[in-house]
Amino acid sequence: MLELAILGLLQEAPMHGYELRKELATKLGTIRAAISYGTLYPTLKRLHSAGWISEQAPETDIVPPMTSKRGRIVYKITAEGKERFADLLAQAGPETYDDAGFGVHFTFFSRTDRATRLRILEGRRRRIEERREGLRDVLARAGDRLDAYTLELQRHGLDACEREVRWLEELITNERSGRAPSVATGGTPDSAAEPVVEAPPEEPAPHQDRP
Amino acid sequence: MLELAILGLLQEAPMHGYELRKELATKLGTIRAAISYGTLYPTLKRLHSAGWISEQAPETDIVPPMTSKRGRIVYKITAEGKERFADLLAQAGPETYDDAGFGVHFTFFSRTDRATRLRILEGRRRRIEERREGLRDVLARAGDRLDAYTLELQRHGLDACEREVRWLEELITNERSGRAPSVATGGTPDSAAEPVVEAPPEEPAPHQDRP
DNA sequence: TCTGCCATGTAAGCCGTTACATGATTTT
DNA sequence: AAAATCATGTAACGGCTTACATGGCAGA
Repeated sequence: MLELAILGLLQEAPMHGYELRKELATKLGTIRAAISYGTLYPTLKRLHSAGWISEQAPETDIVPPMTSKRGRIVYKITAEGKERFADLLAQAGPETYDDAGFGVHFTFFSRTDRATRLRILEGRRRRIEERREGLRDVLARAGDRLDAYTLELQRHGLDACEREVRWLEELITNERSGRAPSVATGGTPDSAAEPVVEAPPEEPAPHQDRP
Repeated sequence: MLELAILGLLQEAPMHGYELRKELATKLGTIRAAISYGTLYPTLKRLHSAGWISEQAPETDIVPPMTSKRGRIVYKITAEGKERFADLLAQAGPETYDDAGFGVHFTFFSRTDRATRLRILEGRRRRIEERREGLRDVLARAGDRLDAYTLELQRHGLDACEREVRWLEELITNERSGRAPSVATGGTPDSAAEPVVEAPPEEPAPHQDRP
C-alpha cells in the first residue's frame, strides 16, 4: 500500500523523502497517521533498486547562489514505475477492500478508468455489507446478553457501516451516470439521493503512459 | 490490547482458546477482525506464565460417558489477573485513545468506575477532535489543489469524525448525569440531544476484587 | 467417505514503529 | 545563541498474519 501511495504521489511531482511524508500525511490523513522515516526511507531504497523510481543525487555544484539546501535526494517516477503503479492501482486483491487499501486506491481514482473504479467501489461495498451483516447478527442473536456499553459500541459500529454503504452507493450511482464524485453531505436528509449535477461527462484521461 | 481483552473475557467466564477467539470476534467485531491462533495461543501461554490466568489441563479421566471432547485447555483468570485487568483498564496511555485501544476499553466499561469512563471518553474525544481539525485544515488550506476523489474522501472522513465527536458528547453527558449509555440513533434529527431516560442511578459495582 | 468444524500449536516472515545517530538550515 | 524544523538514515524490536503440522469428532 505504501508502495502504491509513493508511486502515486511521485506521479504528480518529483519529491524528496521528507516532502513525500508530509504529502502522504495530508492526502492519506483520513486513512492512517504519518508514516515513520524508518519505513519510508528503506522503502524508497527498495523502489529505487527495483527501478520504479530514480534518485536524483544531492544538488551539489552548479548555481553558486547557495539555495542548495544540502543533500536532499529527489525521487522521480520512471516509466516502469508508472506501469507498476497502474498495475497496483487496478489489481483487486482482498486487501484492496480493507480500510487502508481502499483509501489509497480511492485517493488515486482520478488515474483509473471508470470500470476499475466501479469494481473497487463495489468490492468495498460488499466488504462493508458483510461487516454490517455480522453486526446485525450479533445484535439480533446475542444482543440481550451484551451489556449496555458493548451494545452501544455495536450499534455505533453498525451505524457507521450503514452510512458507508450509503456513501458508496451514491458514488457508484454517480460513476454509472458519469457524474463527478460529489455526494450530498451535511444537513441534507437521508431519504432520497438528490440529483447531484456538477461535472458532466468528465472522464479524466485514465493516464495510459504506454502506447 | 489483546491482553486486556482476554483478561476481560475470562472475567466473565472460564474458556478455552478456541471459544475465546469467537467471543473476541463477536465482542470486538466492530474494532478488528478475528485474532489468529498464531497470536492467541502464545499470548495465553504468556499470560499463564505471568500468573494472570490458570490453565486447567485437559479433562481426561472422570465421567466415562465420553463427552470428553479431547484435550481442551480451559483458562481461568486468577486474582492477580483481575488486578492486572483493572490496572490495564484504568490506565490512560496514548494507545488508550486510538481506535483499537478505545474500542477494547469501551467494551469493558461496565467494569470501571464513572471517573475512569469519563477520562477515557474525554481523551478519545480530544483525539478525534484533533483528527477532525487536521482534516478541516487540509480542506480549508489545500482543498482546491485536491482532485474530486481525494476531496470526497476527506469530506467523508471529516463527516465520520464529526459524528463520532457528537456520539462521544452524548455518552459523556449521559455519564455525568448517571444515565445508561443509550444514544439516540437512527432517524432522529441531529439538532438536540433528547432526554434519554433509561436506567437511573445505575453504577454497576466497579469490581474491586481486592480489599 | 469426505467435508467441515472443533481444537491446539510452531515457524517464518511482513509491516511497521521507536529509539538512536547525525547534521544542515531557518527562525526566534 | 538557542530552538525549531528540515533532512536522511540505521538497528532493534513488536505485534500480528500466514502457512504448516496434527488430530478428534460430527454429520451429509
